[in-house]
Order: sequence, then C-alpha cells, then structure tokens
Amino acid sequence: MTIMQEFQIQTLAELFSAFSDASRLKIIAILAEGECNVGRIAEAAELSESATSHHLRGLRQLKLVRSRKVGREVYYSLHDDHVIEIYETGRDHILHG
Amino acid sequence: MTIMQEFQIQTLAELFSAFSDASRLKIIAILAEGECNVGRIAEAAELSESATSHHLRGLRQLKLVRSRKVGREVYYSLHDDHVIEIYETGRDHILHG
DNA sequence: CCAATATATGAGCATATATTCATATATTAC
DNA sequence: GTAATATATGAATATATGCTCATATATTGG
Repeated sequence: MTIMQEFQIQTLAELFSAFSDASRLKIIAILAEGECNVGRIAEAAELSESATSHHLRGLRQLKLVRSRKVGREVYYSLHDDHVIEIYETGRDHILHG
Repeated sequence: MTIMQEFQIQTLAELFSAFSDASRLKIIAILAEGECNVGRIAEAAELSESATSHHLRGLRQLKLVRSRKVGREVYYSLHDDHVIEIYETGRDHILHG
C-alpha cells in the first residue's frame, strides 16, 4: 500500500465521486461506446440537456472526458482508458463479486 | 461493454459512493493493512469513534467490510480483495493517470 | 442581419450526506 | 451487583449534490 497524503486522499474521493451517481455512470457507459454529442448523450441517458451539460462539465474538470467542438455541436469522449478501467472494476464487483 | 440494467447502475453508483468520501477511503486504506478494531481505526483515521462507527456500518451494509467481535471490541477487515482492487485502480489513476 | 439550433451557465430548491452530541447496549473488572 | 470501557445508534444540523428553470452564448442558414 502506497502512502497517501491528505490531499491525495481528497483527490481520490473526488475521482470516485464522479462515479457515484447513476446519471454520470450512464453518461460514462454511453461514452465507452464512442464519441457522442451532448444532445444524443442526454437522449440516451434519459436526462435533460441541462443536467447532461452540468454533469459533463464536472467530468471535464476532473479530466475524465474530453470535448471537441464541431460546428454548434460538442462531441464528448472518455479522456483515457483509465476511466473504463475504474468503471469495469466496479461493475465486475457487483456482477460477480 | 456489458448491458447494465437501471437497478444495477444504481447499485454501482452506491458502490462507488462508498469510495467517494475521504474519511471512508482512510478507513479502507487502514483496513488494507489488516484487521483493526474501531477505536484504533478512529485514531488512525483521525475521526471520532461515532463517525467511524457510522461509516463502518455503511461499509458493512455494502459488504465491503466484515466484522468480528472479540470481547467488547469489534474487529473490522476488508470483505474481499475486490475492495482493494477498486481502491488501487482509482489510486493508480490519480498517481500516474 | 435575424431566427433557429446546440450547448453552457447561474440561481433556486429539494434531497442526501457527514458529522456531532446524547444516549443505548454489550462486555469486562472489581 | 456496579463502574468502566468499547461500540452502536438516533436525532439534529450543516453542507453538498443533482435537478429544473430561465437565460446566455455560440454557430449556422436564410
């Protein structure tokens, strides 16, 4: 076990907080399928566009997703494979833990 | 990507919620070192015994920790290696993500 | 330029969460 | 038995969180 400083523990808590909400997990699962714009994410996750946008902002600030603007649309994608890894580690636990 | 039902997503969110708080992460890190009783967990995590007990109850209900009573003390330990795996996957992300 | 569309943002509100404090319960020592 | 110790629990409170609604900011098409 690596020694963790107080601020690192706080950072880790914030990371897991991103995964601690069903709406955000849906968004992450959708983006795991590939890049997607806000409107379609909202539709697929059954969320308002506003709520979706708020969540995406949080995920972007935590560097869990990236965004790319194309015309008036903004395409989001997972920032890196670590995100899927965390998601899947948790998922494996509840499915066959 | 496995198809996840609504209630499974909710369950997954609850699992990650357990890791979304610095106090609980400290408790988990302490228990990763080995079994420990409530008083010593509280001391090591710099939490009140009451707060510690409340957190342990939540972790126990989620089957992330086990408890074993010895006299008037109660020893807690991580329920299984999945818990460490989730913790470490997140930790690796923030340390070298 | 103006209207339509896509996304972002801030305020407000309702609910959830973490903590403390007081108290309860269980066990041991005397 | 009673006192002391370890842990658990419920209520209260303060703060955080997620959503909606209204509005703002692009961007495109006419």
